[in-house]
Amino acid sequence: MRADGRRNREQILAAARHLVGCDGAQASLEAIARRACVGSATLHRHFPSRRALLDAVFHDGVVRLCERAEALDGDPGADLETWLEELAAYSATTKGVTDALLAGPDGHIDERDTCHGLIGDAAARLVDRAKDAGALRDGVATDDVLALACSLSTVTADPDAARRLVRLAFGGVRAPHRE
Amino acid sequence: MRADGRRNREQILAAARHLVGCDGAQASLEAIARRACVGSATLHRHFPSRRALLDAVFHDGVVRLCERAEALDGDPGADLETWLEELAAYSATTKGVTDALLAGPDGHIDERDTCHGLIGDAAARLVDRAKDAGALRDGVATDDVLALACSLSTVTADPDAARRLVRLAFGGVRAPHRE
DNA sequence: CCGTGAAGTGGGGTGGTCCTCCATTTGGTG
DNA sequence: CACCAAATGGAGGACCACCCCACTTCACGG
Repeated sequence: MRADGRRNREQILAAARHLVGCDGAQASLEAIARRACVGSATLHRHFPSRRALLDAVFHDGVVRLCERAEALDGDPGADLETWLEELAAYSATTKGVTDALLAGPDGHIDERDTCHGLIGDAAARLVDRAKDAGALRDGVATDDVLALACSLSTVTADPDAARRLVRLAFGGVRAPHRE
Repeated sequence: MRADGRRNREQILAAARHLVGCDGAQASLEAIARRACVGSATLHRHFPSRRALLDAVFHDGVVRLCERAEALDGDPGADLETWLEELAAYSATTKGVTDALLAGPDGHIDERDTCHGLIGDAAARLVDRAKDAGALRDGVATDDVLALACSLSTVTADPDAARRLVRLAFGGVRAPHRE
């Protein structure tokens, strides 16, 4: 890859980080290109779809999140809950990740390395561990807890609120039985 | 209101119902106007914002949902759960309601009569009843359960999956204690 | 040091969107 | 039937995504 190509790619990413931070996932690509001092064609060549750009923008944050998942090794149930809280909080503050996480495959990028894939792998490990420890209700799948955590963050931009809702869903809305 | 005005309004609503059903909440207003055989200005006069149009499109369905809420009078906890399931299932199938439900005030319409307001009132009654019966975990608010049910439906288009997730959140992801 | 070819570029075009103005038509009423 | 306010729709401005293609720039081999 040529030096100028790499430089432009970085400029685009920096601009995208800024504007996606302001406007969320549907920030104007044109505006991102302008801010990066780059023609719109260049943006489209580096990132053939909006999804690809979002994935690149959030890649680092997601990788960090996944590393934290791997570092956890306390009580399996609590670890899963903690991590889901973090995921939800991250999604809530970082306007736009959710779209990258929830988006289906788009043919332009390798699914293996997307935010979706990375998060899925990290979550699967925590869920398996919790399941083996008997900490999860029967029939709960990885996709279920991910769906819960991610969807909650579409509803609020406040990380604390997102954490609260995750705890709520984790413990249950219904009052504990005391028969 | 003049006869042709009312007729056009209905045509726009019919077109919107169809296209929003296909494309979700960000269906093209232009396309809706075309399908209704109406100029785009006419659409904008009848519905000054996308939000107003969505609200009108889903008004009937939401009213029906609210009537069902009022009709319930069995076990307060179960009633709430049932109704939230229905809400989630409705939101999941009817692509786009969620945006109408979650959208903030937009200044163009009276908040009292929006989908958001209607659903909020219906839910408040069920939540209060469940709370009085001690069926809810401490600190659960109406907005919490609404946020749960609505956000879940952004994550799937399958009503059964949405129902399942609501049940999951209601009962809790964590395995019941059996100490 | 420099020529060359390929990698990389960006402006401009196309077709789409939302929304507003305003000259014109149309419905209902006296 | 005449009138006027209500209602209309097309044109137009501002924006957007995406693609094409003539051009520039880099990096490497001689």
